[in-house]
Amino acid sequence: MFKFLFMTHSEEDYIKAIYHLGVLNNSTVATNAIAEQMDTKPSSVTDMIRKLSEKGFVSYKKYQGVSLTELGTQKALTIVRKHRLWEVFLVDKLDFSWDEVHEIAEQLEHIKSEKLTDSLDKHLGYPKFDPHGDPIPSKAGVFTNTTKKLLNEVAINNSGICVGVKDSSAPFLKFLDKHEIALGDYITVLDKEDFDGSLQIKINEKVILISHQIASNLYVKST
Amino acid sequence: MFKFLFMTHSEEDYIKAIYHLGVLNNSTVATNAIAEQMDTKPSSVTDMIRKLSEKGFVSYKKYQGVSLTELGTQKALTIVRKHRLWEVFLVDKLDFSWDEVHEIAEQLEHIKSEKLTDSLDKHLGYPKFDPHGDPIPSKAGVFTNTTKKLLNEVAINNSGICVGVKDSSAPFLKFLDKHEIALGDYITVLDKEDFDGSLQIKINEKVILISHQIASNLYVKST
DNA sequence: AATAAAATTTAGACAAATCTAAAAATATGT
DNA sequence: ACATATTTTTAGATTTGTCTAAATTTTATT
Repeated sequence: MFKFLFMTHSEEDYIKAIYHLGVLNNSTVATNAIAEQMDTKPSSVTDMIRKLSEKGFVSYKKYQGVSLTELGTQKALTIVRKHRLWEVFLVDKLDFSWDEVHEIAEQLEHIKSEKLTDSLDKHLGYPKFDPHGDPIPSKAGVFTNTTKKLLNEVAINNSGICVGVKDSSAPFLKFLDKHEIALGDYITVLDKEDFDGSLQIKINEKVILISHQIASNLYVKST
Repeated sequence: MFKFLFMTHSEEDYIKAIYHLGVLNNSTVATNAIAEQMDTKPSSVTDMIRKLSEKGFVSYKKYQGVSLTELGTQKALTIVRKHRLWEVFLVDKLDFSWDEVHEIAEQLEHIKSEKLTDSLDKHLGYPKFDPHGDPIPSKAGVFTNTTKKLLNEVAINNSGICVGVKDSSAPFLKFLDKHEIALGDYITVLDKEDFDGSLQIKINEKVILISHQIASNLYVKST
Protein backbone atom coordinates (compact mmCIF):
# COMPACT_ATOMS: atom_id res chain seq x y z
CA MET A 1 0.00 0.00 0.00
CA PHE A 2 3.04 2.24 0.05
CA LYS A 3 5.55 2.05 -2.74
CA PHE A 4 2.75 1.89 -5.24
CA LEU A 5 3.12 5.65 -5.27
CA PHE A 6 6.34 5.37 -7.24
CA MET A 7 5.78 6.06 -10.91
CA THR A 8 8.05 5.60 -13.87
CA HIS A 9 8.77 8.34 -16.34
CA SER A 10 6.44 6.75 -18.82
CA GLU A 11 3.60 6.23 -16.37
CA GLU A 12 3.77 9.91 -15.47
CA ASP A 13 3.57 10.88 -19.14
CA TYR A 14 0.42 8.82 -19.60
CA ILE A 15 -1.23 10.23 -16.47
CA LYS A 16 -0.51 13.73 -17.65
CA ALA A 17 -1.91 13.04 -21.12
CA ILE A 18 -5.07 11.53 -19.66
CA TYR A 19 -5.43 14.52 -17.38
CA HIS A 20 -5.16 17.05 -20.19
CA LEU A 21 -7.56 15.14 -22.43
CA GLY A 22 -9.99 14.59 -19.58
CA VAL A 23 -10.10 18.24 -18.56
CA LEU A 24 -11.06 19.23 -22.10
CA ASN A 25 -13.86 16.73 -22.68
CA ASN A 26 -14.86 16.33 -19.06
CA SER A 27 -15.60 12.66 -19.72
CA THR A 28 -13.81 9.36 -20.10
CA VAL A 29 -10.83 9.44 -22.41
CA ALA A 30 -10.55 7.24 -25.50
CA THR A 31 -7.60 4.93 -26.09
CA ASN A 32 -7.01 6.37 -29.54
CA ALA A 33 -7.02 9.90 -28.19
CA ILE A 34 -4.25 9.02 -25.76
CA ALA A 35 -2.32 7.25 -28.50
CA GLU A 36 -2.52 10.30 -30.74
CA GLN A 37 -1.59 12.72 -27.95
CA MET A 38 1.43 10.66 -27.01
CA ASP A 39 2.47 9.71 -30.51
CA THR A 40 2.28 6.03 -29.76
CA LYS A 41 0.13 3.03 -30.79
CA PRO A 42 -3.29 2.22 -29.32
CA SER A 43 -2.08 -1.23 -28.29
CA SER A 44 0.68 0.32 -26.21
CA VAL A 45 -1.91 2.54 -24.57
CA THR A 46 -4.07 -0.42 -23.65
CA ASP A 47 -1.09 -2.12 -22.00
CA MET A 48 -0.22 0.94 -19.98
CA ILE A 49 -3.81 1.64 -19.01
CA ARG A 50 -4.10 -1.82 -17.53
CA LYS A 51 -0.96 -1.24 -15.51
CA LEU A 52 -2.12 2.16 -14.26
CA SER A 53 -5.48 0.66 -13.41
CA GLU A 54 -3.86 -2.06 -11.30
CA LYS A 55 -1.89 0.60 -9.46
CA GLY A 56 -5.04 2.60 -8.78
CA PHE A 57 -4.30 5.69 -10.83
CA VAL A 58 -7.12 5.25 -13.35
CA SER A 59 -10.45 3.51 -13.44
CA TYR A 60 -11.03 1.50 -16.53
CA LYS A 61 -13.46 -0.94 -18.08
CA LYS A 62 -12.58 -2.67 -21.32
CA TYR A 63 -13.69 -0.78 -24.42
CA GLN A 64 -15.29 1.91 -22.21
CA GLY A 65 -12.52 4.49 -22.01
CA VAL A 66 -10.49 5.56 -19.03
CA SER A 67 -10.64 8.26 -16.36
CA LEU A 68 -8.36 9.33 -13.54
CA THR A 69 -9.08 8.26 -9.98
CA GLU A 70 -8.67 10.68 -7.10
CA LEU A 71 -5.11 9.41 -6.69
CA GLY A 72 -4.43 9.76 -10.40
CA THR A 73 -5.78 13.28 -10.51
CA GLN A 74 -3.63 14.25 -7.56
CA LYS A 75 -0.59 12.77 -9.24
CA ALA A 76 -1.38 14.57 -12.50
CA LEU A 77 -1.69 17.87 -10.68
CA THR A 78 1.73 17.52 -9.07
CA ILE A 79 3.24 16.83 -12.49
CA VAL A 80 1.47 19.83 -14.03
CA ARG A 81 2.55 21.90 -11.03
CA LYS A 82 6.18 20.95 -11.52
CA HIS A 83 6.04 21.51 -15.26
CA ARG A 84 4.63 25.00 -14.92
CA LEU A 85 6.87 26.03 -12.03
CA TRP A 86 9.93 25.03 -14.05
CA GLU A 87 8.62 27.04 -16.99
CA VAL A 88 8.37 30.11 -14.77
CA PHE A 89 11.89 29.45 -13.51
CA LEU A 90 13.29 29.21 -17.01
CA VAL A 91 11.63 32.43 -18.14
CA ASP A 92 11.97 34.52 -14.97
CA LYS A 93 15.37 33.42 -13.73
CA LEU A 94 17.23 32.10 -16.76
CA ASP A 95 15.86 34.52 -19.37
CA PHE A 96 14.42 31.90 -21.68
CA SER A 97 11.67 33.08 -24.00
CA TRP A 98 8.16 31.72 -23.63
CA ASP A 99 8.41 29.40 -26.60
CA GLU A 100 11.64 27.66 -25.59
CA VAL A 101 10.62 26.28 -22.25
CA HIS A 102 8.13 23.52 -22.92
CA GLU A 103 10.55 20.84 -24.06
CA ILE A 104 12.91 21.37 -21.14
CA ALA A 105 10.03 21.47 -18.65
CA GLU A 106 8.92 18.11 -20.06
CA GLN A 107 12.14 16.71 -18.65
CA LEU A 108 12.22 18.69 -15.42
CA GLU A 109 8.66 17.76 -14.45
CA HIS A 110 9.84 14.22 -13.70
CA ILE A 111 12.37 15.21 -11.03
CA LYS A 112 11.31 13.59 -7.80
CA SER A 113 11.67 15.77 -4.70
CA GLU A 114 8.78 17.37 -2.93
CA LYS A 115 11.15 19.68 -1.11
CA LEU A 116 12.66 20.81 -4.40
CA THR A 117 9.26 21.63 -5.85
CA ASP A 118 8.21 23.58 -2.80
CA SER A 119 11.51 25.46 -2.52
CA LEU A 120 11.30 26.35 -6.18
CA ASP A 121 7.75 27.57 -5.68
CA LYS A 122 8.91 29.81 -2.83
CA HIS A 123 11.96 31.02 -4.77
CA LEU A 124 9.69 32.10 -7.62
CA GLY A 125 7.31 33.91 -5.27
CA TYR A 126 4.46 31.41 -5.43
CA PRO A 127 3.42 32.25 -8.99
CA LYS A 128 -0.18 31.49 -9.94
CA PHE A 129 0.35 31.31 -13.70
CA ASP A 130 2.99 29.96 -16.02
CA PRO A 131 4.43 31.96 -18.93
CA HIS A 132 1.64 30.73 -21.20
CA GLY A 133 -1.00 31.96 -18.78
CA ASP A 134 -1.97 28.51 -17.56
CA PRO A 135 -2.71 28.23 -13.84
CA ILE A 136 -0.20 26.55 -11.51
CA PRO A 137 -1.74 24.13 -9.00
CA SER A 138 -0.73 24.78 -5.38
CA LYS A 139 0.95 22.12 -3.25
CA ALA A 140 -2.55 21.05 -2.22
CA GLY A 141 -3.61 20.74 -5.86
CA VAL A 142 -5.77 23.84 -5.91
CA PHE A 143 -5.54 26.27 -8.78
CA THR A 144 -7.25 29.40 -9.98
CA ASN A 145 -9.85 28.41 -12.48
CA THR A 146 -9.37 31.20 -14.92
CA THR A 147 -11.70 32.11 -17.64
CA LYS A 148 -8.84 32.76 -19.98
CA LYS A 149 -9.87 34.86 -22.97
CA LEU A 150 -8.16 36.56 -25.83
CA LEU A 151 -7.96 40.30 -25.29
CA ASN A 152 -10.11 41.01 -28.35
CA GLU A 153 -12.95 39.02 -26.73
CA VAL A 154 -13.05 41.32 -23.70
CA ALA A 155 -15.99 43.75 -23.70
CA ILE A 156 -15.50 47.49 -23.54
CA ASN A 157 -14.84 48.78 -20.01
CA ASN A 158 -13.94 45.32 -18.78
CA SER A 159 -10.51 44.38 -17.44
CA GLY A 160 -8.19 41.42 -17.18
CA ILE A 161 -4.72 40.41 -16.14
CA CYS A 162 -2.29 39.50 -18.89
CA VAL A 163 -1.59 35.81 -18.42
CA GLY A 164 -0.10 34.60 -21.67
CA VAL A 165 0.28 34.64 -25.40
CA LYS A 166 -1.20 32.57 -28.18
CA ASP A 167 1.49 33.41 -30.71
CA SER A 168 4.85 33.01 -29.03
CA SER A 169 7.03 33.90 -32.00
CA ALA A 170 10.09 36.05 -31.41
CA PRO A 171 8.71 39.11 -33.28
CA PHE A 172 5.55 39.15 -31.20
CA LEU A 173 7.40 38.74 -27.91
CA LYS A 174 9.74 41.52 -29.01
CA PHE A 175 6.75 43.74 -29.72
CA LEU A 176 5.40 43.14 -26.22
CA ASP A 177 8.77 43.92 -24.69
CA LYS A 178 9.06 47.13 -26.65
CA HIS A 179 5.63 48.34 -25.56
CA GLU A 180 6.17 47.18 -22.00
CA ILE A 181 3.35 44.70 -22.00
CA ALA A 182 4.30 41.98 -19.55
CA LEU A 183 2.85 39.00 -17.74
CA GLY A 184 0.73 40.08 -14.80
CA ASP A 185 -0.10 43.49 -16.16
CA TYR A 186 -3.61 44.82 -15.53
CA ILE A 187 -5.35 45.76 -18.77
CA THR A 188 -8.62 47.64 -19.28
CA VAL A 189 -10.31 47.77 -22.67
CA LEU A 190 -11.45 51.36 -23.20
CA ASP A 191 -12.69 51.30 -26.77
CA LYS A 192 -12.86 49.18 -29.92
CA GLU A 193 -12.80 50.49 -33.47
CA ASP A 194 -15.43 48.97 -35.70
CA PHE A 195 -13.36 49.86 -38.72
CA ASP A 196 -10.28 47.65 -38.18
CA GLY A 197 -10.96 45.99 -34.85
CA SER A 198 -8.14 47.85 -33.13
CA LEU A 199 -8.40 48.42 -29.38
CA GLN A 200 -7.73 51.31 -27.07
CA ILE A 201 -6.47 49.90 -23.80
CA LYS A 202 -5.18 51.19 -20.50
CA ILE A 203 -2.08 49.40 -19.26
CA ASN A 204 0.33 50.52 -16.55
CA GLU A 205 -1.53 53.82 -16.26
CA LYS A 206 -0.92 54.55 -19.91
CA VAL A 207 -3.45 54.49 -22.74
CA ILE A 208 -2.29 52.88 -25.96
CA LEU A 209 -3.77 51.67 -29.22
CA ILE A 210 -3.17 48.10 -30.36
CA SER A 211 -4.20 46.28 -33.53
CA HIS A 212 -6.74 43.47 -33.71
CA GLN A 213 -3.92 41.09 -34.52
CA ILE A 214 -2.11 41.93 -31.32
CA ALA A 215 -5.29 41.70 -29.24
CA SER A 216 -6.16 38.32 -30.68
CA ASN A 217 -2.84 36.87 -29.55
CA LEU A 218 -2.84 38.07 -25.97
CA TYR A 219 -4.54 36.03 -23.28
CA VAL A 220 -6.06 37.76 -20.28
CA LYS A 221 -7.61 36.34 -17.16
CA SER A 222 -11.05 37.71 -16.38
CA THR A 223 -11.44 38.97 -12.85
CA MET B 1 28.20 9.61 -36.90
CA PHE B 2 25.67 11.95 -35.34
CA LYS B 3 22.92 10.59 -33.17
CA PHE B 4 25.39 8.26 -31.53
CA LEU B 5 25.80 11.14 -29.13
CA PHE B 6 22.46 10.40 -27.52
CA MET B 7 22.89 8.54 -24.25
CA THR B 8 20.35 6.88 -22.04
CA HIS B 9 20.06 7.64 -18.36
CA SER B 10 21.78 4.41 -17.56
CA GLU B 11 24.63 4.89 -20.02
CA GLU B 12 25.34 8.27 -18.47
CA ASP B 13 25.45 6.73 -15.00
CA TYR B 14 28.02 4.20 -16.13
CA ILE B 15 30.17 6.81 -17.86
CA LYS B 16 30.16 8.92 -14.72
CA ALA B 17 31.09 5.97 -12.52
CA ILE B 18 33.95 5.01 -14.82
CA TYR B 19 35.14 8.61 -14.82
CA HIS B 20 35.21 8.86 -11.04
CA LEU B 21 36.94 5.52 -10.60
CA GLY B 22 39.41 6.32 -13.37
CA VAL B 23 40.39 9.68 -11.93
CA LEU B 24 41.23 8.07 -8.61
CA ASN B 25 43.38 5.19 -9.87
CA ASN B 26 44.53 6.87 -13.05
CA SER B 27 44.41 3.51 -14.83
CA THR B 28 41.92 1.16 -16.42
CA VAL B 29 38.87 0.46 -14.34
CA ALA B 30 37.88 -3.06 -13.22
CA THR B 31 34.46 -4.51 -13.97
CA ASN B 32 33.92 -5.39 -10.31
CA ALA B 33 34.81 -1.87 -9.21
CA ILE B 34 32.13 -0.44 -11.46
CA ALA B 35 29.63 -3.02 -10.24
CA GLU B 36 30.32 -2.11 -6.65
CA GLN B 37 30.19 1.63 -7.29
CA MET B 38 26.86 1.31 -9.05
CA ASP B 39 25.38 -1.31 -6.79
CA THR B 40 24.82 -3.72 -9.65
CA LYS B 41 26.14 -7.10 -10.82
CA PRO B 42 29.39 -7.59 -12.75
CA SER B 43 27.54 -9.33 -15.57
CA SER B 44 25.37 -6.25 -16.07
CA VAL B 45 28.50 -4.14 -16.20
CA THR B 46 30.03 -6.31 -18.90
CA ASP B 47 26.89 -5.95 -21.00
CA MET B 48 26.86 -2.18 -20.68
CA ILE B 49 30.59 -1.84 -21.27
CA ARG B 50 30.27 -3.65 -24.57
CA LYS B 51 27.48 -1.29 -25.57
CA LEU B 52 29.44 1.81 -24.57
CA SER B 53 32.46 0.44 -26.40
CA GLU B 54 30.45 0.02 -29.61
CA LYS B 55 29.26 3.60 -29.29
CA GLY B 56 32.80 4.85 -28.86
CA PHE B 57 32.62 6.12 -25.29
CA VAL B 58 35.05 3.63 -23.77
CA SER B 59 37.91 1.50 -24.99
CA TYR B 60 37.77 -2.04 -23.82
CA LYS B 61 39.48 -5.38 -24.28
CA LYS B 62 37.99 -8.46 -22.71
CA TYR B 63 39.27 -9.17 -19.21
CA GLN B 64 41.57 -6.13 -19.43
CA GLY B 65 39.44 -3.45 -17.81
CA VAL B 66 37.95 -0.35 -19.34
CA SER B 67 38.89 3.31 -19.82
CA LEU B 68 37.14 6.35 -21.22
CA THR B 69 37.89 7.54 -24.74
CA GLU B 70 38.25 11.23 -25.51
CA LEU B 71 34.54 11.30 -26.35
CA GLY B 72 33.66 9.45 -23.16
CA THR B 73 35.74 11.78 -21.02
CA GLN B 74 34.09 14.79 -22.60
CA LYS B 75 30.67 13.30 -21.96
CA ALA B 76 31.58 12.50 -18.34
CA LEU B 77 32.75 16.07 -17.78
CA THR B 78 29.47 17.53 -19.01
CA ILE B 79 27.59 15.25 -16.63
CA VAL B 80 29.84 16.21 -13.72
CA ARG B 81 29.47 19.86 -14.73
CA LYS B 82 25.70 19.62 -14.66
CA HIS B 83 25.66 17.74 -11.38
CA ARG B 84 27.81 20.31 -9.62
CA LEU B 85 26.08 23.35 -11.11
CA TRP B 86 22.73 22.03 -9.91
CA GLU B 87 24.22 21.48 -6.44
CA VAL B 88 25.29 25.11 -6.35
CA PHE B 89 21.83 26.15 -7.49
CA LEU B 90 20.14 24.14 -4.76
CA VAL B 91 22.36 25.54 -2.02
CA ASP B 92 22.75 29.14 -3.22
CA LYS B 93 19.28 29.79 -4.62
CA LEU B 94 16.95 27.35 -2.89
CA ASP B 95 18.62 27.30 0.54
CA PHE B 96 19.28 23.58 0.66
CA SER B 97 22.02 22.45 3.01
CA TRP B 98 25.16 20.81 1.66
CA ASP B 99 24.14 17.30 2.58
CA GLU B 100 20.72 17.33 0.94
CA VAL B 101 21.70 18.13 -2.61
CA HIS B 102 23.47 15.07 -3.94
CA GLU B 103 20.45 12.86 -4.49
CA ILE B 104 18.50 15.56 -6.31
CA ALA B 105 21.51 16.51 -8.43
CA GLU B 106 21.75 12.86 -9.45
CA GLN B 107 18.44 13.35 -11.18
CA LEU B 108 19.04 16.85 -12.52
CA GLU B 109 22.37 15.95 -14.10
CA HIS B 110 20.51 13.97 -16.77
CA ILE B 111 18.46 16.91 -18.07
CA LYS B 112 19.40 17.41 -21.71
CA SER B 113 19.73 21.03 -22.80
CA GLU B 114 23.03 22.70 -23.43
CA LYS B 115 21.36 26.08 -23.28
CA LEU B 116 19.88 25.28 -19.89
CA THR B 117 23.27 24.27 -18.49
CA ASP B 118 24.95 27.39 -19.80
CA SER B 119 22.16 29.71 -18.63
CA LEU B 120 22.29 28.12 -15.21
CA ASP B 121 26.06 28.59 -15.12
CA LYS B 122 25.62 32.28 -15.93
CA HIS B 123 22.76 32.67 -13.42
CA LEU B 124 24.99 31.27 -10.69
CA GLY B 125 27.89 33.57 -11.60
CA TYR B 126 30.11 30.93 -13.22
CA PRO B 127 31.01 29.18 -9.96
CA LYS B 128 34.28 27.25 -9.93
CA PHE B 129 33.43 24.95 -7.03
CA ASP B 130 30.39 23.05 -5.84
CA PRO B 131 29.17 23.12 -2.21
CA HIS B 132 31.44 20.19 -1.37
CA GLY B 133 34.47 22.01 -2.72
CA ASP B 134 34.78 19.94 -5.86
CA PRO B 135 35.71 21.83 -9.02
CA ILE B 136 33.12 22.51 -11.70
CA PRO B 137 34.29 21.86 -15.28
CA SER B 138 33.75 24.78 -17.66
CA LYS B 139 31.71 24.43 -20.84
CA ALA B 140 34.95 23.47 -22.55
CA GLY B 141 35.63 20.79 -19.95
CA VAL B 142 38.41 22.67 -18.17
CA PHE B 143 38.48 22.81 -14.40
CA THR B 144 40.72 24.11 -11.64
CA ASN B 145 42.82 21.29 -10.36
CA THR B 146 42.70 22.09 -6.70
CA THR B 147 44.94 20.70 -4.09
CA LYS B 148 42.11 20.30 -1.66
CA LYS B 149 43.31 19.84 1.91
CA LEU B 150 41.77 19.61 5.30
CA LEU B 151 42.32 22.80 7.27
CA ASN B 152 44.36 20.99 9.93
CA GLU B 153 46.88 20.00 7.24
CA VAL B 154 47.60 23.62 6.35
CA ALA B 155 50.94 24.91 7.68
CA ILE B 156 51.18 27.93 9.96
CA ASN B 157 50.98 31.25 8.09
CA ASN B 158 49.54 29.59 5.02
CA SER B 159 46.09 30.36 3.63
CA GLY B 160 43.28 28.75 1.72
CA ILE B 161 39.75 29.29 0.54
CA CYS B 162 37.04 27.33 2.25
CA VAL B 163 35.68 24.99 -0.40
CA GLY B 164 33.79 22.29 1.46
CA VAL B 165 33.17 20.02 4.38
CA LYS B 166 34.06 16.42 5.14
CA ASP B 167 31.41 15.96 7.79
CA SER B 168 28.15 17.35 6.50
CA SER B 169 26.00 16.56 9.51
CA ALA B 170 23.45 19.12 10.63
CA PRO B 171 25.23 19.97 13.93
CA PHE B 172 28.48 20.71 12.11
CA LEU B 173 26.80 22.85 9.45
CA LYS B 174 24.97 24.67 12.22
CA PHE B 175 28.27 25.32 13.98
CA LEU B 176 29.70 26.83 10.79
CA ASP B 177 26.65 29.02 10.32
CA LYS B 178 26.85 30.26 13.88
CA HIS B 179 30.50 31.20 13.57
CA GLU B 180 29.97 32.68 10.14
CA ILE B 181 32.27 30.29 8.36
CA ALA B 182 30.98 29.99 4.80
CA LEU B 183 31.96 28.63 1.43
CA GLY B 184 34.43 30.89 -0.32
CA ASP B 185 35.80 32.46 2.85
CA TYR B 186 39.52 33.19 2.94
CA ILE B 187 41.20 31.53 5.90
CA THR B 188 44.73 32.00 7.25
CA VAL B 189 46.20 29.64 9.83
CA LEU B 190 47.94 31.79 12.44
CA ASP B 191 48.91 29.24 15.05
CA LYS B 192 48.48 25.64 16.13
CA GLU B 193 48.44 24.38 19.70
CA ASP B 194 50.61 21.34 20.29
CA PHE B 195 48.56 20.44 23.32
CA ASP B 196 45.15 19.72 21.73
CA GLY B 197 45.70 20.45 18.04
CA SER B 198 43.42 23.47 18.11
CA LEU B 199 44.01 26.25 15.56
CA GLN B 200 44.06 29.98 15.66
CA ILE B 201 42.75 31.24 12.33
CA LYS B 202 41.95 34.54 10.69
CA ILE B 203 38.66 34.58 8.84
CA ASN B 204 36.68 37.58 7.62
CA GLU B 205 39.15 39.89 9.35
CA LYS B 206 38.46 38.21 12.68
CA VAL B 207 40.73 35.91 14.63
CA ILE B 208 39.08 32.88 16.20
CA LEU B 209 40.10 29.63 17.83
CA ILE B 210 38.77 26.34 16.50
CA SER B 211 39.24 22.79 17.72
CA HIS B 212 41.19 20.09 15.91
CA GLN B 213 37.93 18.29 15.22
CA ILE B 214 36.52 21.29 13.42
CA ALA B 215 39.71 21.85 11.44
CA SER B 216 39.84 18.24 10.32
CA ASN B 217 36.38 18.48 8.78
CA LEU B 218 36.84 21.66 6.78
CA TYR B 219 38.29 21.51 3.28
CA VAL B 220 40.30 24.43 1.94
CA LYS B 221 41.75 25.02 -1.49
CA SER B 222 45.42 25.93 -1.45
CA THR B 223 46.21 29.04 -3.41
C1' DA C 1 -31.63 -4.60 -37.75
C1' DA C 2 -27.91 -6.01 -40.57
C1' DT C 3 -23.68 -4.77 -42.22
C1' DA C 4 -19.73 -1.81 -42.73
C1' DA C 5 -16.51 1.07 -40.39
C1' DA C 6 -13.98 2.43 -36.56
C1' DA C 7 -12.07 1.70 -32.11
C1' DT C 8 -10.05 -1.34 -28.91
C1' DT C 9 -7.93 -5.39 -27.24
C1' DT C 10 -5.17 -9.64 -27.60
C1' DA C 11 -1.32 -12.43 -28.97
C1' DG C 12 3.17 -12.70 -29.94
C1' DA C 13 7.63 -10.38 -30.86
C1' DC C 14 11.46 -7.19 -29.79
C1' DA C 15 14.99 -4.04 -27.58
C1' DA C 16 16.94 -2.30 -23.28
C1' DA C 17 18.69 -3.18 -18.92
C1' DT C 18 18.90 -6.14 -15.55
C1' DC C 19 19.56 -10.78 -13.08
C1' DT C 20 21.30 -15.88 -11.85
C1' DA C 21 24.13 -19.64 -12.65
C1' DA C 22 27.79 -21.59 -15.01
C1' DA C 23 32.01 -21.28 -17.77
C1' DA C 24 36.33 -19.13 -18.96
C1' DA C 25 40.28 -16.28 -18.08
C1' DT C 26 43.40 -14.15 -14.95
C1' DA C 27 45.73 -13.61 -10.56
C1' DT C 28 47.65 -15.48 -6.20
C1' DG C 29 50.08 -18.35 -2.82
C1' DT C 30 53.11 -21.54 -1.35
C1' DA D 1 54.75 -23.84 -11.39
C1' DC D 2 50.66 -25.64 -10.19
C1' DA D 3 46.49 -25.58 -7.73
C1' DT D 4 43.21 -22.53 -5.98
C1' DA D 5 40.84 -18.28 -5.62
C1' DT D 6 39.19 -14.30 -7.81
C1' DT D 7 37.58 -11.80 -11.60
C1' DT D 8 35.19 -11.52 -15.74
C1' DT D 9 32.36 -13.16 -19.34
C1' DT D 10 28.68 -15.98 -21.40
C1' DA D 11 24.18 -18.09 -21.71
C1' DG D 12 19.68 -17.87 -20.79
C1' DA D 13 15.76 -15.71 -18.22
C1' DT D 14 13.00 -11.51 -16.63
C1' DT D 15 10.81 -6.91 -16.67
C1' DT D 16 9.34 -2.73 -18.91
C1' DG D 17 7.65 -0.45 -22.64
C1' DT D 18 7.00 -0.71 -27.12
C1' DC D 19 5.49 -2.67 -31.76
C1' DT D 20 2.67 -5.39 -35.70
C1' DA D 21 -0.97 -8.11 -37.09
C1' DA D 22 -5.07 -10.30 -36.10
C1' DA D 23 -9.29 -10.73 -33.39
C1' DT D 24 -12.99 -8.60 -30.96
C1' DT D 25 -16.14 -5.10 -29.55
C1' DT D 26 -18.53 -0.87 -30.28
C1' DT D 27 -20.40 2.66 -33.30
C1' DA D 28 -22.35 4.34 -37.51
C1' DT D 29 -24.94 3.79 -41.85
C1' DT D 30 -28.37 2.50 -44.74
